[in-house]
Amino acid sequence: MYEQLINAVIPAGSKIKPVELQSKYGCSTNTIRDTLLRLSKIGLVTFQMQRGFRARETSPEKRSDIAKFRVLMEQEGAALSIRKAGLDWEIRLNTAHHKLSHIETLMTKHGLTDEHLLVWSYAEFEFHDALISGCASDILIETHGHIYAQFRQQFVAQGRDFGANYFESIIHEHATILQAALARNEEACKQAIHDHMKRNF
Amino acid sequence: MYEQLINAVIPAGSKIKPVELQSKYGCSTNTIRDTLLRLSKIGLVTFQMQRGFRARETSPEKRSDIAKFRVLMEQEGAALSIRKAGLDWEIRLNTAHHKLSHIETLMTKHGLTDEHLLVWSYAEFEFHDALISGCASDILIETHGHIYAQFRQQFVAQGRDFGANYFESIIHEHATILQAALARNEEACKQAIHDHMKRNF
DNA sequence: ATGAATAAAAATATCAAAAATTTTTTTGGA
DNA sequence: TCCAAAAAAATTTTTGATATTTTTATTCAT
Repeated sequence: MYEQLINAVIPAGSKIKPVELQSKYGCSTNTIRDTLLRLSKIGLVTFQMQRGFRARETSPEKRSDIAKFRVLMEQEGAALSIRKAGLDWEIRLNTAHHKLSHIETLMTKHGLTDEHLLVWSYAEFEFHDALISGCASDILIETHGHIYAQFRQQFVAQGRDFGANYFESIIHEHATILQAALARNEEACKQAIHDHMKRNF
Repeated sequence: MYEQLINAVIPAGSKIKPVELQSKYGCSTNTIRDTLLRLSKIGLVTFQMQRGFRARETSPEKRSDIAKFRVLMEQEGAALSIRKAGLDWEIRLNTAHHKLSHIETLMTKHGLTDEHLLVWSYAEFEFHDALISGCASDILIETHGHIYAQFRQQFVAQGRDFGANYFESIIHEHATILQAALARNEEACKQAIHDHMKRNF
């Protein structure tokens, strides 16, 4: 149920009525409610006492807000990792980047299917997650996870069209972040993170 | 129900079994579950699929983590407010501080009852919330709210004893933050926030 | 004794329906 | 026509029961 709903596409800002989803997912309204409450933790849906759930609204401002907050999280997480983390972190980061890089290369060669996009999305999260994984702050990592999910949500809600050279740029940006991180260059890494996200401001 | 449970004191790290709370609060297990799911959004309880709820653990590391994250949120929020916010913000901040200040003065004169402490806690939140309220980032404000709640939780779980001069220091620190904020001095304000929290690192 | 396999107990998740609340529609008077 | 009160409809919350899963306890062979 959770897995089904977390990938469900629901018009931004619209009301989510458990009764309507009941038939679609073949379960009771209560189970829907339960699941929606859990999704509200991540911030994918909003919840108000006595007046149910809504899909998060989207707007240029919201997207900008989320993007900036992501930068804040990742800059701090990366900086802390660069300062504190050891070899394990480097290995994990490298691995994640390698995986991501591979998928991105595939995507530029072949077309962009929805399935590819989903796989890429996971890989991209793993990379950014790895980047901050050495920060030794559970809360920072958890919060980043939430904001990343919201970012993705806004992203797909926008129905954004990925230009031909979109992934070309992304690939380069990820590489820049990786290099700065492994070089333990805090400022360069922060800058790279900022540049990576600035198109969403 | 929500109001009851959010102020409930539960041993840190211990399992929370809906069946046991049922008799205590006089409602069904499902209502307890529902409420706990909502509390897990704030981060006051943790939830794992198929294995229920737990009160957040406490440890010096956890406390330190939370305190540092709070600093990150408040420094960023205050800095943005100083840069962007207008007169409304100044008024709100001033009002909140006045209120807080009044309560703090009372508390140093008279003893520290539990009731006073609760009132103070609300007022302190309002002040810190006002401080960042001009940042124009809903997510930052929301996240700060969560982390503040967790901070309080760790605080009471610790059963901390407030030394005689504890509030004396706090009063001064709040005043310093207020001054720097109103003077639109970003660096001084960040420093003051750091100093205010550093005893919890 | 040890440890895997099984059985019993406990806890969690789901369900369908009742109760409470909010929202929408209808009605009647200015 | 407009507004407020009342009624109806729809939605959310709670409940008690049932099904599923996890945890604990017991058995049995090594």
